Amino acid sequence: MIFDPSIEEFFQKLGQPKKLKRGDSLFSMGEVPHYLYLVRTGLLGSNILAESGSELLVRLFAPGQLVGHRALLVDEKYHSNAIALQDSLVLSVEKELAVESLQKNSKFCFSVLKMLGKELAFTENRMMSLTEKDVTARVAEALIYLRELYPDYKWTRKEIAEFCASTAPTVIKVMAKLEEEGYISQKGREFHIIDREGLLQVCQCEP
Amino acid sequence: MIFDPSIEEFFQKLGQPKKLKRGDSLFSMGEVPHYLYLVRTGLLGSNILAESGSELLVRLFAPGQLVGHRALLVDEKYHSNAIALQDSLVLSVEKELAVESLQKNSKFCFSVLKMLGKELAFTENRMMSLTEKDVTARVAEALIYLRELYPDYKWTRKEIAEFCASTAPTVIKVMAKLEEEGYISQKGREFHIIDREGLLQVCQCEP
DNA sequence: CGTTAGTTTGAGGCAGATCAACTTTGGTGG
DNA sequence: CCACCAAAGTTGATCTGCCTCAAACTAACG
Repeated sequence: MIFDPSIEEFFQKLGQPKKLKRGDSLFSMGEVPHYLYLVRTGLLGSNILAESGSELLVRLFAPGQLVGHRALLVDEKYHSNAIALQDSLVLSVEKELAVESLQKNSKFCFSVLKMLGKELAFTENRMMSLTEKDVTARVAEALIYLRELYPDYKWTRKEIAEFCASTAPTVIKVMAKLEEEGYISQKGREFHIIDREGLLQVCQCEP
Repeated sequence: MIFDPSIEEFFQKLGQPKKLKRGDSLFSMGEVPHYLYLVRTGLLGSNILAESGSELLVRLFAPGQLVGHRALLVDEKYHSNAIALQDSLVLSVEKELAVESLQKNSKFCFSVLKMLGKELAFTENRMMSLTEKDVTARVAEALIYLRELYPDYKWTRKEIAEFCASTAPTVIKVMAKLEEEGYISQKGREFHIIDREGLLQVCQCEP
């Protein structure tokens, strides 16, 4: 993820540090937003749970990423939960201060705008993948993305499943197939990407 | 859709009008963005086509909405097509001028930021719906949204299907069921929503 | 080592896609 | 105004990818 100097500077100056332990919640669905956050270290994830009970890992936040900006801008309650997947450090700035700064400081505002643009592009692409591609392609895509987003994190099959809108058993079966075909290797709960190029082919939905 | 005075003013002052006939393309996948657009009248849609051949109606643009801002901000090529679903009028501003204005005019920038935030929220909700809900719920949701977005437009079953990531035959079957249950009425190619409340219930994925 | 959380496997079922044939609609030109 | 035709809608039969469920296994951690 690309760090934006102007956003970093803003939080450096005005942000209050907040430590989160793995599993801690930053905010929950339905709450009213009071802060804008920036991830410093660690990893957060935002998920929505459907009426059916199944969860979807909507977005992941690595260091350098803003959290809570959408709800803050739209002036609505949070529609997803944000939890720490790892021990993390975030900086927080009060909503009023953040909004005020965005309105006054056009350089800062433009930086946030660009970041939001990237997220929208990413989300639209994901929507496309999730709706049009088969599980194999979705899992392959997820493996590459998740591995590269956070190389050291031990992704569980369930998390991978929630990210690609599938289920743990299915992810396991697909990963077994991908291993057999030489794209990845698995030892214990870890997995490694052996043939990134090949996997990318798989993402394009082979016949 | 909410019109933002500051965005309207900007395009009022600097925008070049451009007329589109139904079916005309505003831009296509892979092209380099040169303009920022604002829809004045009519209706545009952006779609992505998968390798499999199936299309997804990613987003719809009614009057007051910006088009092309994402690709412009992210500085990438378009990843979707934008076509006029109806005869439309859009205002265009050159990319450089738009970017410059965003960087200088923080009020304008903040307006665009808010609009982008809304779109991101909308897209995330849609991603959720498309991946977690069954066809019936998705069609019900699509009917409400599409009807309210543009009450006079004669949506085809195929367009509805592309919007809710399904197929025409399935949409037809679901609509027949919804009619039978008294939620909607159909005469010829038109449909009307009779029981909006009931339909909303259906969206929440009844058992 | 015991306990819990995560993983693996196989059997079975079903929602919804696909396909193809048929009908209706509505716009167009003779 | 009617006949025509392309585009859109409709229907039923069939098929399949993936989910579901449940049971057994394995890793990791105190």
